[in-house]
Amino acid sequence: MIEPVKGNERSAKAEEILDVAERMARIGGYNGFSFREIAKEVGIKSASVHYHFPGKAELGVAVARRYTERFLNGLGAPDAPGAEPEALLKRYVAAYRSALVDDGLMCLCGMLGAEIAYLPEVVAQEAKRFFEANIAWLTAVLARKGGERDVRADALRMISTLEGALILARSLDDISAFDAATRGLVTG
Amino acid sequence: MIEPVKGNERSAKAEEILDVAERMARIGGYNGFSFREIAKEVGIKSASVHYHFPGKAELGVAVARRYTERFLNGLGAPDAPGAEPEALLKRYVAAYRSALVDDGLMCLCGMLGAEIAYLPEVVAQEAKRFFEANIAWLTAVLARKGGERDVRADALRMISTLEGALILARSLDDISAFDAATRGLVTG
DNA sequence: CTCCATTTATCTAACGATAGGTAGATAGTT
DNA sequence: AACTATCTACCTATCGTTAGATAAATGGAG
Repeated sequence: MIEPVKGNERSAKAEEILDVAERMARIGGYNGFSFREIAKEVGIKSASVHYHFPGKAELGVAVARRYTERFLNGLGAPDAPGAEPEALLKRYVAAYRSALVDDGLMCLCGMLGAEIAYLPEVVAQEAKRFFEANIAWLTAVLARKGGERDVRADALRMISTLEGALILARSLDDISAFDAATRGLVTG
Repeated sequence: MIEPVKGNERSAKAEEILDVAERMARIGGYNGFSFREIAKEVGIKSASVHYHFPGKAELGVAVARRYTERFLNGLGAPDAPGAEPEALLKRYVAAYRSALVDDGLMCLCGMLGAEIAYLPEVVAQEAKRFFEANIAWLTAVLARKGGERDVRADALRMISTLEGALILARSLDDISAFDAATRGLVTG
């Protein structure tokens, strides 16, 4: 095979599995994906999915970790010298909007967060880590803006509003509800 | 039997079933409750649950409808003459906080809203109706406050922030995160 | 008031489908 | 020879759902 060797990478098939599992989880939550359905979609048998990810909890953890990593990478460093704090915050809001408009899906960790009390602990921890990383990124950006605001409270409010706006807009089947709910989040 | 005749009421057993189903759904979503688990908890067999609610979708609809009705009743009329708009808004925030602190549970329709694309259509419609009713109530209250604000946008922002704050606080296992995220929602 | 039909609420028992998971065989690659 | 990635074939558990029996309560008719 012509597999370019690159450190501790995952195989192409494993990434495919994560792709499918992520999409299913962002529609139906932790019970919304199954080994059999994933297997059918990637063209292997369910037993072979267990080869790549031994159990459902491990698969859930892998999906959440990759999601968080990708999300943070998309944001960039909160103290990037070239980027204005306000531009970074706008990018943050746009990331959520992209989940809704481009993907047509919930935020994975918003979904997992809703059913947090139902999840295997290792998976719940990953959802928690997503939010903690988001808080850290936002507080770093907000701190650069200065002022005497409570940056942690502002960060929590932003995340809450964005996650809730995804739920609301999808429930109402109205993208403009997301925009209305999040209007003024950055500049206000 | 000494059943007090009272119009189109549900039987005590049916209410018990709804109680259990609601709690389970507020933990694990639509897949978080099953006829067998409900039956076990109320002390009957799963086939008997089907006597009260023919199918899972109908049970889901009944749970959501009762939840919405109870929620709105707890708020009172948005144009109640004795109640100040700001007091009503504070009551609205307190209703969400009570779900978190008193019940230790998600908002049922926030949960269903997250997995809206996964639900039977009749159930999805009930989740949508919950949010529409919330928007109507909030816009009515906000309109009384006057000013030249976009009351619908304000209503959407409030609901989004509250639903998201539930998810966030539960994920972080930190009630104070709810308070921080929702601080200034009313007076701000 | 008694008899009988109906309704109410439950049960047992099963159906087919799907869930997560495992053991062991099989090729192909290294 | 060992490793990688897949397979077949199966396990137990649970899912929503249904058929049909049962017992108790209810409500008119004679």
